[in-house]
Amino acid sequence: MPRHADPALPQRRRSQILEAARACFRERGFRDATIEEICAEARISPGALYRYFDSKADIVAAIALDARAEAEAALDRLSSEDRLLDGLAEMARAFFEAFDGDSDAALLSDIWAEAARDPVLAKALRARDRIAAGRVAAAIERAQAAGAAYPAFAPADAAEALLAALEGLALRRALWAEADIGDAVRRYRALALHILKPKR
Amino acid sequence: MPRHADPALPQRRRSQILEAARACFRERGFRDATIEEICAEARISPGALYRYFDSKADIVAAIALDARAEAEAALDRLSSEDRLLDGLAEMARAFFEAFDGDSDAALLSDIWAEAARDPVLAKALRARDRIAAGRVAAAIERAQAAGAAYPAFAPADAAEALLAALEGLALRRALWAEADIGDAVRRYRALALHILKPKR
DNA sequence: ACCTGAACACCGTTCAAGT
DNA sequence: ACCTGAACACCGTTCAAGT
Repeated sequence: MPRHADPALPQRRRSQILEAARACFRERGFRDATIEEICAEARISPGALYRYFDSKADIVAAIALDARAEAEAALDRLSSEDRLLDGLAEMARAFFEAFDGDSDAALLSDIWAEAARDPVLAKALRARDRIAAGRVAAAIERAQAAGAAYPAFAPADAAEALLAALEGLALRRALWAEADIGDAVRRYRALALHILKPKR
Repeated sequence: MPRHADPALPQRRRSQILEAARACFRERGFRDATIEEICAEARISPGALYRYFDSKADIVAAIALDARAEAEAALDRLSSEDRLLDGLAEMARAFFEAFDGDSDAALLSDIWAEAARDPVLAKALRARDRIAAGRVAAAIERAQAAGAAYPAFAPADAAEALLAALEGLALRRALWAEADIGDAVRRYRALALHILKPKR
C-alpha cells in the first residue's frame, strides 16, 4: 500500500467538483446554486469539498476563468487569419456564444461582480485581457504594416476599444436576450470596419 | 386627527431607507451589506423596512437605477453641445467618475449581476440605455448632417458601439483601478474620433 | 490521508403583538 | 396605520469523529 494512495486524486476531485458546479451554476446561477446542490451533484460531502476549494467564491473564480478562456479560444486563429475582419468577427461570435442563453448570460455579469470582490480573480482576468488585447493589437499592426488597414489609430488603443466594445455588447445581448447572434456579429463586424478601415 | 396621518410618509420612508442603503453599499458593497446594517443606519426596524421594499434586491435595483441616472446626466448637454467630441468626452468622464474608487467600482458590475436575475431591473436598464443611445445617435446625426462627421456609419449603430465601449472600458477601469480618469477620457475621445471622424 | 455529516454562524424575511 | 423585534428558514463553512 503506497503512502499516497493516488497522487492524482486531488486533481481528479477538483475536476469532479468543478464539473458539478458548472452544471449547478448553469441551472440556477452563481448566487442561487448552493454548496449542498454542488455536493449532491458531485457525490461528495461539504467537508470534502472544502478540502479542495477554500470557498464558494474560489469555485466561482475557477469556472469564470475557464468560461472566458473558452470564449477567447478564437483568438488563436487571429494570428493565422490574414483577413482581419473575419478573425475579429469570429472572436465576437465565440464570445457571444459562450455567454448566450438564460443560463450563461448571468455568468458574464457574475464574473465581473465576483472579480470586484476577489482581487485574485480580478488579477487573473486582467492578465487574460492583456493577452487577448496583445493578440488583437498584433493582428491590427500586421494589417496596418501590410497597408491593409488605415494606420492612424494606435494598434493597442484600437484593440482595447474593440475588446471593451465586445464586452459591453455581450452584456447587453446576454441580459436583454437580443436578436440572434448572427445579427450581433454583423454589427460588431461593422464596428471593426469603421474603426480599422481595412483595405481588403 | 386625519385618517392618513401623513400622506407623504411612504415617500419619506423610502428616501430614508435608500439613503441609508446607499451609505452601507458604498461601505461594504451590495452583497456584504446586511439588511440589519441598513436598518441601523436608517433607524428603522426590519419589519418596517419590508413595508416599503419587497426585498434587498428591490432596494438594490432602486439604487442601481439612480446611480446610472446620475452618470447619464451629462447626456443632457450633448444636445446643446455642438462639438460632438467634447460632449461624448464629458459623458465618458461623468460615467467613469460615477463608478470610480473601490466602493463604487463594485456597483457597476453589481448592477449588471443584479439585472441578470431581476427582469424588472433589466427592463428598466434597457429603457435607460435606449434613451441614452437615442440621444447619442441624434447628436451624431446632427453632426453628419452638418458635414461635421463622416456619414458612413449609421448613427444608431455608432451610438450603440460608443455606449457599449464605454461600459466595457468603465468595467475595466473600475475593477483594475487603472490610470487616472483624465487618461481614460482621452482614450475614449480618441476612440470616438476614429469612429466618427468629425471634421471639426 | 481522506471523508462524513451534524452543528454553527449568519442573514434575509416574516409575523404576532404592540401603539 | 404603522411599527417592533423575536423567530424562522436557509445556506456557507467548520470540525469532531470515523475509516
